[in-house]
Amino acid sequence: MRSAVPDIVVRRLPIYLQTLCRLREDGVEEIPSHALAELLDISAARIRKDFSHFGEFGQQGRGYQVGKLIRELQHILQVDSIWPIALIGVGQLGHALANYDGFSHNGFRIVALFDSDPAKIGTTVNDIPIQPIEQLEGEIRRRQLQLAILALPAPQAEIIVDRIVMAGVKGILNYTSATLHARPGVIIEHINPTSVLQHMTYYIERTSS
Amino acid sequence: MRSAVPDIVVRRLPIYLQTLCRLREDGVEEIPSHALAELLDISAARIRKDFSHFGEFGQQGRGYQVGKLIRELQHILQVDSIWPIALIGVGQLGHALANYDGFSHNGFRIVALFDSDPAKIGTTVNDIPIQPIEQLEGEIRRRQLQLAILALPAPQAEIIVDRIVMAGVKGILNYTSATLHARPGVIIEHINPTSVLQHMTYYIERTSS
DNA sequence: GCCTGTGAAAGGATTCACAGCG
DNA sequence: CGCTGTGAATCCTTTCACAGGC
Repeated sequence: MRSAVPDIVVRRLPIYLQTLCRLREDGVEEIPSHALAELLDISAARIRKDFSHFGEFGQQGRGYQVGKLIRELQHILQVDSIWPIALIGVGQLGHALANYDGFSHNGFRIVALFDSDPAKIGTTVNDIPIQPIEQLEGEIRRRQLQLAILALPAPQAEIIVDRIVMAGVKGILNYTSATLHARPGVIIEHINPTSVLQHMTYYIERTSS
Repeated sequence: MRSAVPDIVVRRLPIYLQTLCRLREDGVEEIPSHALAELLDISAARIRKDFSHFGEFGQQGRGYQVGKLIRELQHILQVDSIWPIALIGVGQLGHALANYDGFSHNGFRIVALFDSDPAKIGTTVNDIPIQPIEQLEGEIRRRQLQLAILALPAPQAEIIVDRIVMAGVKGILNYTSATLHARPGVIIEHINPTSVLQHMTYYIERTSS
């Protein structure tokens, strides 16, 4: 990664941010590191050290102001304005993602849908029209989309990555089972329920069946 | 975690396993650590050291036999037979998961669906009937289900965790936005697209809105 | 020769523990 | 007094580099 801040720290920031947003909704205005630590099952020192990479956000004797810390984290993560996203592949998972309302309050909005099935073209999901896959590059360029979510069949994934990276996409969230290889300057992340389940079963003592 | 093997190593095993399965499908029978390393963008030494926690699976001068290594990893991860899973919450995401065919070849099968919406009870998804949430504990006990996937509204998640843990569930895959707190002997993992996207945007240079 | 498995070395991350501030 | 921010110490992970086997 291209920063002085360790990537493992950056990966924790979204957790902090989302937890703080929930606290704010509950009316919490101030919180010390040890209380946040307990909520998240990690150590208070880690939280303080994580934040210290970016500045001094707390106040001695009191803790952190929730609202201020949220704004700092949103700024650091660059989610203080909305990122428009292209969603490629509108099957069942794509439908669920297009309708997911967790994006909108966290800095993202799916603004364009693409699918290769002619029967779907022109229909809408969550008021967003599904466009033919042929229009992918044109639309990404026109709207300057930098993020894309892949929810299409795995065999098509690598080719689509080539196309969208050419068109300017810099971050790709991969829901397919394909292992995509990195391109310089492009971040690819994989969401894979099988891996998570297989990690869990390592620790579970089988009782039967 | 309760083992001598570092958890970070365990987390990589599913990636190795799934990659090896793909290689086997492509007809690859043998692979040296450096080739696997290149596919996965990690170092060959790490792969060898990871495997070395569990035994000696390779052969000098040749590498690893793909089929043998797959069986070893399946055994280590306990996915050499099928884990039945309860899926709780059959909205759009739940539908997508119930129909997802990536589970079946990797050690898992969703065998029971639950929802609190009376209109859905009795209908089936992928030939699995949706049952009322009241039957949750009974069905988990009867079928001795040890894994559950949560795909329901976040506010209900914590209560459901209590109930399914009481009924014997040992591993929970949490698709809700709720931060669930740990119970002794129960593994809870969170899949959260917002966190992944927010991690990506940290690294992307914004060119425009 | 090629490749694994592994001690030893290097590099990171987390925790400790406390100075210093409100 | 309570809490942050942080150097120092500890702990953990990765890489190096090579002995030994095929």
